[in-house]
Amino acid sequence: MKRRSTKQREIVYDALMQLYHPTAEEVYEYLRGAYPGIGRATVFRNLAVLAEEGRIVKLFFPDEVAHYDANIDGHYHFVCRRCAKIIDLCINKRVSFPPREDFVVDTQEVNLYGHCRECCDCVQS
Amino acid sequence: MKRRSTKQREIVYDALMQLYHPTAEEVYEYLRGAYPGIGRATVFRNLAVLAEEGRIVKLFFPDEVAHYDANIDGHYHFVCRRCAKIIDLCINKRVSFPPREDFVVDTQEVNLYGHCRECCDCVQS
DNA sequence: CTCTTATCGATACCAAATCTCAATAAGGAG
DNA sequence: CTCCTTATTGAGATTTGGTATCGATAAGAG
Repeated sequence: MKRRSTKQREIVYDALMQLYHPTAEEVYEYLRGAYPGIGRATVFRNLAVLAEEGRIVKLFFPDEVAHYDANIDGHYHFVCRRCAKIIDLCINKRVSFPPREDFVVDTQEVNLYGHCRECCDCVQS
Repeated sequence: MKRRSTKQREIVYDALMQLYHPTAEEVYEYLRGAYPGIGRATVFRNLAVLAEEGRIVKLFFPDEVAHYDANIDGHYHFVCRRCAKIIDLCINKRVSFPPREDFVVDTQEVNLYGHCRECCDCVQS
């Protein structure tokens, strides 16, 4: 199934560049201002497509809602347990890590994604 | 509000020790076998309580469903994008990291949790 | 034992995300 | 350019993980 380039897809991508770790719902609300005709499903669908293509990143935090990030450079995230604020942590610059000035960390979480042996063997991709 | 020790809470905790990164629903299904009277909400509530108490850990991955882990020692997770399998990565033992024998990693994700400056200032905890 | 109230179980409810489907439009072929 | 295939869209229904409500139950302090 060959992918087509659509106006809606680029609109969604552009919106993501203007917002800071928004949820799909936030992207939808943001876009409804400039493009009242856009559909909810379209926003959700295109965020999924963009993430699949690697143009954006889908993030998961304890608030049970997916967030999206147009910044695909490797970087870490800090999440405040109380106000749910998400802060980017640049790992390229030499900052103290964790940078205790801005927040206090109680837990760290490291997840790796990829393909396990069984799935590598049966799917060549 | 002082917490009470209940049979159901310990049953939920014991179930978690028998299962590998289960979802709340899986814990519920597992327990219904041995305890047909147990309620769905009770399982969800107790998983939340146990996580809040730090006896278990709540995990978030791209499948949009919360998983729970009775292993609270610091360890990382690998998640297969295709079959959604979750594999524990022990960081205490000296394994090659990432251990390419078992899977191929395409993305790493690091999240820190805690309290931001504003929330530290207004809540003393 | 008595009393307070945290917890329980059933069920209603909520919200994020997906699915359905007829209408639209991207983009290759001619 | 026009024609044709079909990926994509938008509206709305549906699914589903999780939470709120509420009367009944039971933990545990006195």
